[in-house]
Amino acid sequence: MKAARDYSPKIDPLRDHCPVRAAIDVLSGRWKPSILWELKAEARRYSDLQGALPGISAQALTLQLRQLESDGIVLRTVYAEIPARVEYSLTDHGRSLSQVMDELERWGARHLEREGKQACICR
Amino acid sequence: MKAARDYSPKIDPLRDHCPVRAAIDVLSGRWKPSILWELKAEARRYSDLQGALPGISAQALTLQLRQLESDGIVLRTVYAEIPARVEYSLTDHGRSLSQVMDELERWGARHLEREGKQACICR
DNA sequence: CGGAATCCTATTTGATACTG
DNA sequence: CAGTATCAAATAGGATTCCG
Repeated sequence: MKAARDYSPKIDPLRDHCPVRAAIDVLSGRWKPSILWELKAEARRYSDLQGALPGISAQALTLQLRQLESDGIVLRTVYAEIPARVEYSLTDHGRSLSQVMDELERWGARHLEREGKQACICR
Repeated sequence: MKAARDYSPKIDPLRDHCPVRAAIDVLSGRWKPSILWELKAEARRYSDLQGALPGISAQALTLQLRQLESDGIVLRTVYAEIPARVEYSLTDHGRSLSQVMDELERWGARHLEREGKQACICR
């Protein structure tokens, strides 16, 4: 596995000081809200996540998980079994995102409604 | 000026139904949080914004404003004067973002702190 | 003043195939 | 099972120049 810093965001002076952008950057990613949703209740295995996210490729899933890991949001636990088992769970820091996610969901639902689109739960 | 739909996000079935992603997509953009910050208190002219956002190019500013406009967040008002004057302000929908921004700012500040980075107000 | 047009680069995302 | 490697495509963002 590559080093965690290989998945850190690139340098950007604005992001390094703006809390709002810092938060958005953590959540920005094709599958990140869905992954966080899946991990909200309990730890999940790699293959669980792949099954729960129709259309995601192995590479995409790995990348998003590594980025979330590098941001301290998810914890990767490898069990020394054969075949290997790897579980992903939320860290305390990751769980602290739930309020933010709730606000985003509320506002986003209103936004979709304005556009005449049907809002449903992230899956 | 081009049509508003030219600045709409591309098709993505997941975004079209996930409120969280919808909200994030509206706020995702190199300068959007800063622009919203600038417009929070009062309407600003194009050149005001350019001056308030060091490093932004004319094209980038135009693009971000058009996207925010197409999302119903900002209102563009052209005054028939010579030379032309254009003001940008928040719509009601845009003002309704403030709670979300506050949550993002709170969480983002904690996140930056964890990383040993100094948080400051978006500018 | 407030942009638009063009060109270019960087980053993100996806598809496919392969492996300890 | 849980990835990695490689390639290709799409998207975002910036630089420069020009215009009504």
